[in-house]
Amino acid sequence: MAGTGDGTVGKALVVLDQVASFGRPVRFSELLDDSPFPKPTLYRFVQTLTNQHMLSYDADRQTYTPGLRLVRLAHAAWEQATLAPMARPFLDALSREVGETVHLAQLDAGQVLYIDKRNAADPIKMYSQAGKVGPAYCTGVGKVMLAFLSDDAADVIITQQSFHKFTPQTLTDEAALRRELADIRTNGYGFDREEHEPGIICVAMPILSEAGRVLGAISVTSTTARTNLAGLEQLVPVLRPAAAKIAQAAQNWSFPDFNTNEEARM
Amino acid sequence: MAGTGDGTVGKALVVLDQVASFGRPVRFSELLDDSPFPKPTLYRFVQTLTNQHMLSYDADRQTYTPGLRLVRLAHAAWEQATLAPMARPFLDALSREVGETVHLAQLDAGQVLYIDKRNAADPIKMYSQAGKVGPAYCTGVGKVMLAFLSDDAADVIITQQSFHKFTPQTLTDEAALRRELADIRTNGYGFDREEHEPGIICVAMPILSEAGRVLGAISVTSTTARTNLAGLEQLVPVLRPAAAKIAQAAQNWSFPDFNTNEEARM
DNA sequence: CTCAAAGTCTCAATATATGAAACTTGGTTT
DNA sequence: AAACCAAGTTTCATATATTGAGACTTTGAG
Repeated sequence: MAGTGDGTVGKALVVLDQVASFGRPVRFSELLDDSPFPKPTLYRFVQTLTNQHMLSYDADRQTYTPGLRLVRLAHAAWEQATLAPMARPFLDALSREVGETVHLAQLDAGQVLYIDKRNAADPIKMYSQAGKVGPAYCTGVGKVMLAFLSDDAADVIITQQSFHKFTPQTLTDEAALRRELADIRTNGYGFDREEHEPGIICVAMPILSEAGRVLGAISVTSTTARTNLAGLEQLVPVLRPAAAKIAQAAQNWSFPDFNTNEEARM
Repeated sequence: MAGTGDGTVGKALVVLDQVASFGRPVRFSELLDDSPFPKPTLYRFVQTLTNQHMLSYDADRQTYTPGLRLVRLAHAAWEQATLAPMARPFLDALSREVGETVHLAQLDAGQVLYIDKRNAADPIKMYSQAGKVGPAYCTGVGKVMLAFLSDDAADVIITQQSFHKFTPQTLTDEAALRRELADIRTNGYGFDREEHEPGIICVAMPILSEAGRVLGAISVTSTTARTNLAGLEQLVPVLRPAAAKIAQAAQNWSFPDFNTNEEARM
């Protein structure tokens, strides 16, 4: 329950999230229909956020979208609080070497947050970009990060998962996921076996600090038309040192040790 | 003005901006030294923002950076509230055709906000450059957008400019800028004559709606080592239709489906 | 023209934010 | 070790901003 409970600011951010989650310009009344706040309260929040450029308002259509100030702020976040700046040269090299789509991801609030990406020369028709979020339980990078978290940190996140069945291969219960995570811990890497999108497979490698803490993950993605799991597994000797180098770069830059802390405070 | 005055939410956002502006992990006391807020107030803001993942806190170093939630939210903003999604194919084509660095920018709060970019070498790099802000009075895209704003909108922004002299060519007073803007209005496009960075020149074209409203701008950037202003001017016949097509795509972005009741379908 | 829906404003009650001061913690000096 | 200092954290009475029922205004449909 990260949303409410943090006073006025927390409530305003609930509204921001709500607008962002629509994925399209949204009217005031649409927000109101599904808002925990009464009309005038929601109205003032939306006004304040618009004043502050956290939302932008299209007067012609009377619709709201997330605002440009977020793009400005996110640039700072991306450069200061993610692995992207230090991972960049290694992602470039990895992309060149394997010639497939490469992802860099981190965990945020129990979800996979894609931080950076390199497209294959022949790009897969697949929707992912920096800033995009995905489920942790059915993506390669997600499972690999979960597998190497501390037990209690993993527990918190696992219970948050929806276990929605995206494809016939999606793991749809906690027990199956935990078995998979144990396998990943044994191997040191993991796969996405068309669990999120049909025809899309990947091999993923965690980025671990010296102390063994999960910093993020990288993955190489392809299609069943182009290769198979065995083919991807052959890339492990390329992925492993790339992940190690990113971890080392993070260490040298004194990357903040990630607080996958106990959100279950109060 | 825009900062404070919007209640608790506005004040919290001042703190967020402050952290982002540091450009590096920052300690509580550093924030306090330059904060309008007394210690406990600032402390609570920082706590709240951290709870909300708008800031992230490194417990070891006791430092704050902008949080990952911003990256998530900015993705939504980038896709819904900027020209980037509809400009993408045209930027790709432009980049291929001219073989130089291409920028897409919009105005935000009197500043140039870079929305997307194409390098000659590797294509899509999301927030590496997107999200960066620049001055309006001494960049090609900035001047071109100012030139086609309504008089009073331009006035507001012009008075906000710092007129800092980045290079010997920088326009350092309002009168010189206004003369330049008049020229740009006449020509329909503008240049950056090493006004922001020595050796860097560009040609920029506004993206105007049918009604003549400024939506954004595109530019092609190069160096004095590689070409000159006359060389860049030859690209105008390529830039103009690109800007026009982006404007048209933006126009078509109207969702004609929304106003009709969806209940009627079921 | 009439009516309903959407959007905006008002104001007293109330919850919330505020910040001076006191306290705790961690590290440095004597 | 003890004393000191700076950074960070907590408390609590007070002031202030938030809240939301309701009323008002605008918009657009029929």
